[in-house]
Amino acid sequence: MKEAKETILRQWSMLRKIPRHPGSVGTRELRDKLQDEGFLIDVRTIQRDLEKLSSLFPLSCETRGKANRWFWMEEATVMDLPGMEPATAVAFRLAEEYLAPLLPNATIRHLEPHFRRAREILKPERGTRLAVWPDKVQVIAGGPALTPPSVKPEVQEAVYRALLEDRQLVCTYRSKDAVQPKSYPINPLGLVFRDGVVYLVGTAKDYAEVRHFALHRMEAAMMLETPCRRPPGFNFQTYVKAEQLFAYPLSRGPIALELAFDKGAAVHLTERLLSKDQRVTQNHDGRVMVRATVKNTLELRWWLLGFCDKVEVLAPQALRDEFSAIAKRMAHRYGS
Amino acid sequence: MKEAKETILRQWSMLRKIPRHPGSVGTRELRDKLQDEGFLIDVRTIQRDLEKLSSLFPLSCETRGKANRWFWMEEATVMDLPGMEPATAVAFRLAEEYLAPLLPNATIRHLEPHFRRAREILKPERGTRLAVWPDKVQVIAGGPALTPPSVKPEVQEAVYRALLEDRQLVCTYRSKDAVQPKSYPINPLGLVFRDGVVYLVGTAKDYAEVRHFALHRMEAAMMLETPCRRPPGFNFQTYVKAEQLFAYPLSRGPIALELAFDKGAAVHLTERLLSKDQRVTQNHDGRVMVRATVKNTLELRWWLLGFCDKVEVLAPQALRDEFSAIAKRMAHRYGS
DNA sequence: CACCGATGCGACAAGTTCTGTCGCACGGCG
DNA sequence: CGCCGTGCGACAGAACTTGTCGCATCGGTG
Repeated sequence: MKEAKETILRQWSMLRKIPRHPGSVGTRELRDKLQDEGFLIDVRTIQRDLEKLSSLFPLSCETRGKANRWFWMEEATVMDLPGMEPATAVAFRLAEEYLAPLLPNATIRHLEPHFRRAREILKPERGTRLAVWPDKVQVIAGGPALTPPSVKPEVQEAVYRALLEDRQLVCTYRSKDAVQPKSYPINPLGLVFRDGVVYLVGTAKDYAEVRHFALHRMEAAMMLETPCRRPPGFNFQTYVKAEQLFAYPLSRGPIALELAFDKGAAVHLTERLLSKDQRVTQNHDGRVMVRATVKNTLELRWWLLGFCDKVEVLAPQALRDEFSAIAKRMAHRYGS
Repeated sequence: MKEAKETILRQWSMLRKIPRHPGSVGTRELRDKLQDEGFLIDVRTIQRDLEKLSSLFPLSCETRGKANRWFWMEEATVMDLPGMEPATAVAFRLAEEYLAPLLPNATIRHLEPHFRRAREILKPERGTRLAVWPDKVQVIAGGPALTPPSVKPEVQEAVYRALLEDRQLVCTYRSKDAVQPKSYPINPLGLVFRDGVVYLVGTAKDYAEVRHFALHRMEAAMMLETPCRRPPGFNFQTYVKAEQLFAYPLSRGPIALELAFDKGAAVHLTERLLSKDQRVTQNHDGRVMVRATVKNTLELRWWLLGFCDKVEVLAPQALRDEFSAIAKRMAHRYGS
């Protein structure tokens, strides 16, 4: 026997090395992994440990041929240490509500065990007289109520793996115009998340051209053994920054914004700052003047447009001209 | 000895009962808690367990007078079971990036240990040749780049606790107009999260009037022993739905939306559906017609306004009139 | 079809660990 | 000062752990 109290630590390590259901692990495999961590232990002991632990934890095994393969049951909630505190559980519930429209289902699915745990904690039956969550907390999400397109879990899994392990990927892709989906190998270079949509950035077959593949348009995907080939000199970060499609920022430097809000419309700004140097003053005509230095982005325009006629852009002149033009075109469109 | 293999389970339970640093727990306390779960165990054993476990886990104790008080070190990362898989770690990283502008710092703080764990998993040094996260994945958040106002962690903590335990709260509040903050008791009735701002809904002192207190305007907050008194017949859920300030939905039923997008502007819609029954057709004038049944919300208006002159609302007539009026007013504002 | 290697598992015995119990040492409090 | 609550060292018997064997199965291979 090497050391005292090895046991618990080893069992702990073992538990962490067992994957959740779709995956699984064999006993020898486990022994090797444990050996890497310095636990010199007999296979027999591992068998015994597994058997014992499976009566305490939601572990299960499946006999493939002769060998036993162990895994966590798929629906096992996360067991975390230190135990989740109510405040953390509340944070998780909030995260769940906020993220639902922002992340694809297949990604959310991975967080699900944590969300489940949070819900358990917030259940009122749990001794502590914690109130029922929805009776006390409400989320009013700001984003539009669009639902993100659904991505097949297997597809996302394959894409993630290929990307992280730097391998090629065979993919059945239904492109926007084509009715019939086509299969071909892709060299995955990076992932872009925008709103609820996920794009795989990569090159198809042997082409040098970098393309975007929306994950929800992939009917199937499978990682290959062949390593990913990347165009010489390609850098994902600079690519994303440079690429038109994803580039929202419109000019490099910040702009000195000057706005006049109708009374009442500017309440938001006293809650959420537009920038750190934001200054708010009352105008003589009753309107609220706001000055702030902000980034010149498309998002800024969307945000301003959301106030429609309740805000007037005073400066910079270029932005004012933009809005003036927009207003003219809109009026023309609906006019007479 | 009651049963075999009790030990690990008991130690596991014990670990979960120990709070993270600001909190702490004593040995007798632990014994009582464990007794509630059916572990009839001597205090001495608990002392021994703690000592042993503290050499394996980031546990620590602090001697207050004579008694030892145990806790998890504040910076301890979450240890979860089953161990976090790379795909889950990616999901957490995404969650982190998306939530930063949506949740107040004090709430995010509670998720931090999980985020930290995810970052650890995605570090490249971990044997597996997982690529460095930022080299492979980019998030382009859709929301505006406003930063949520910062909330003091102690304040949020106190508010959460008071709310969940149904107690009163003493609060030093700096109201919008007043320069000097004032202290008074509040009966907490519920929390509302909207964009990055958190509001406590409640009544002040003995008043019956229900008010909203923004958490970032609270300089201090402390839970009281006195139970929360709620206005007779008050129901948080119906209150939030009814209340003007928070009520975004504008009419009960859904509306049959009909839009004409300029060519190119409707690309989004082929990615993200507006509704399940959405139908997209090509018009003879080159524009893209979209028909969908959607909820009649303010958000819908914001979203449509974001397209400014690139979309025309055709139906329902009421909405078209709204937009027509908005366009006219905007043009007038910037006109001449 | 037989043989080989890999795997699982029951049994065993020696060695470790666990646990209730005592007794002693402190520190605070009345 | 004495009492109480707490921590902790020591002890012994019971319970548990673990390496080792040996046997039974299963799959694949020649």
